[in-house]
Amino acid sequence: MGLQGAATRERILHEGLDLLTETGLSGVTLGALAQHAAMSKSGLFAHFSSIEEVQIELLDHMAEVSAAKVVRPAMLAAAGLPRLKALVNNWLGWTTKAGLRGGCPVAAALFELDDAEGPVRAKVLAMEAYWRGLLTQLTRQAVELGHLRADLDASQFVWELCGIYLSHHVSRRFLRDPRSEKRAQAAFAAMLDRSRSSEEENR
Amino acid sequence: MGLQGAATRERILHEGLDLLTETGLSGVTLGALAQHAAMSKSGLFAHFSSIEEVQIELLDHMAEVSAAKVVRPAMLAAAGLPRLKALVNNWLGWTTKAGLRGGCPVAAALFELDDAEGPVRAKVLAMEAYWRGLLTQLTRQAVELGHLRADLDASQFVWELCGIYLSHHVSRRFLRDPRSEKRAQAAFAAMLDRSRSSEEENR
DNA sequence: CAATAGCACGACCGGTCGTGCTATTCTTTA
DNA sequence: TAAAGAATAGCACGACCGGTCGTGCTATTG
Repeated sequence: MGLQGAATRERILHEGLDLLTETGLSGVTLGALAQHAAMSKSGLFAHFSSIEEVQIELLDHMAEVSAAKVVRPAMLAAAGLPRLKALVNNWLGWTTKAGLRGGCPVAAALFELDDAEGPVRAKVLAMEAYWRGLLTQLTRQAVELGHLRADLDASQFVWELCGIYLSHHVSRRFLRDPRSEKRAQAAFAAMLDRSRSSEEENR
Repeated sequence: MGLQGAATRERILHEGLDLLTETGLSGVTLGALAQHAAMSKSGLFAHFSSIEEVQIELLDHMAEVSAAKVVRPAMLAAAGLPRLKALVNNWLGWTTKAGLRGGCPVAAALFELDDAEGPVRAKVLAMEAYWRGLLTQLTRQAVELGHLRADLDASQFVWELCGIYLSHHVSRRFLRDPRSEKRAQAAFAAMLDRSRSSEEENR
C-alpha cells in the first residue's frame, strides 16, 4: 500500500466516523460510506476485506479520537477525584466536543448488538470493558487518596455512572432535551456527594 | 375484517412482539414476521398498509402487555413510596417476567431512532413521555405523602431512575452480567436513601 | 521508452427489503 | 347449495445490500 492509498484509507475512516455517530453501525453501509468519501463503492471496498473489517477499523479510529479528546486531557488533572471529575466531564457529550455530528457509537452499539454474535460485538465488548476498567481504576485511586469513602464499591459506582451516561445520551439525542447537560451534572454531583469520605464532606 | 381476520392479526402481533424484543424495530421485517407467524409475506401484509403501521401496532401491543404486567399490579400497592417501589420492581427486566425472549423494545428504540424522523419515532417519543410522566406522578405523590423529601426534584429523580433502567438493560443484555439485578436494586436503594425525608430515615 | 504496480472505476452477481396486483381458497350467509 | 365476500397465497417490481471482476489511468522504476 503506497502513500496515496494510506491517505485515502484515512479519509474514508475520518468521513466514516461522522457517519457512524449519526446512523450507528447498521447505517455504515458500503454505499453510504462511498457517498460520504465521494468515491465509488468498489473503489472504497478495495481498501478492506469485508464490511465487518470496516466497522472494526472505524471503532478503532473512534477509540483513537476519544483517547486524544477525552482521556489524555483528563490525565493532566491531579490524581484522584480531580482526575475522575475531569474524565467524566470530557466523557459526557464528547462526540460534540470532538466536532462529530452524532452521538457516541459505543453507546448505540450496546443496544444494537445485544443479541448479534461475531467479531464486531466482541470488539465493542472489549472497548466497553476497557472503558469501565479505566473508570474503575480512577475511582479506586480516588478512594486510596481519601477523596472518596474507603468502603465505596467502585464497581457499583462505575455501574451507576454508566447509567448517567446512558440517560444523558437518550436525553440529548432522542428526547432532545436542552436540560440534558444540567441533569447529568446534577446526577454526577449527587453521586459524588454520597460517595465522598467524611473528612472531605464540606468542600 | 371478519372474525378470523381479527384473530390472525392478533396472532401476528403476539408472535411479532417476541421478535421485536429480540431484534429491535429494524429486525421486524415482513419476511421475518411472516416466518414467525407461519404464513406468507403477502398474506401477512394484507393485514396492514405499511411496515410502519406494523411497527406502531406492535408498539401499541407492547404497551398493552406492559400495562397489564407492570403498571396495573403495581397500582395495587399503597399510594406513595410502596407503589413507586412496586412499579420500579416490575419495570426492571419486565420483558422476561412477561415471558418474552428479548429486552425492552422502547429502550432499544431510544437508541435506534435518535436521528430518524417520522411516525414511528413520534410513537416511541409519546410512549416514553407517558412513561416518564407516570413515574414523575408517582414520585410527586410519594413526596406529598411525606415518604420522600419535600424539596426533592421529581424530574431529576426520574431522569436518574431512567439511567438505572438503561444501565440495567445494557448490563443484562449486552454485557450479560449475572449481577445486573443486584446492581440495579442497589442503585435504586441508594437513590431512595438520599431522597427520603428525615422523619422516614430510619425504617 | 517500456514494463510494472497502485488505485479507482463501472458493471454486475445473488439476495433481501417493502409493496403492489392478481389469483385462489376458505367462510359466511341468503 | 350457490353466490358473496373475506382471507391468504403467488408473483413481479425497483431499490438497496455486501461483494467480485475486468478495465483503465497514473506514477514510478528499469
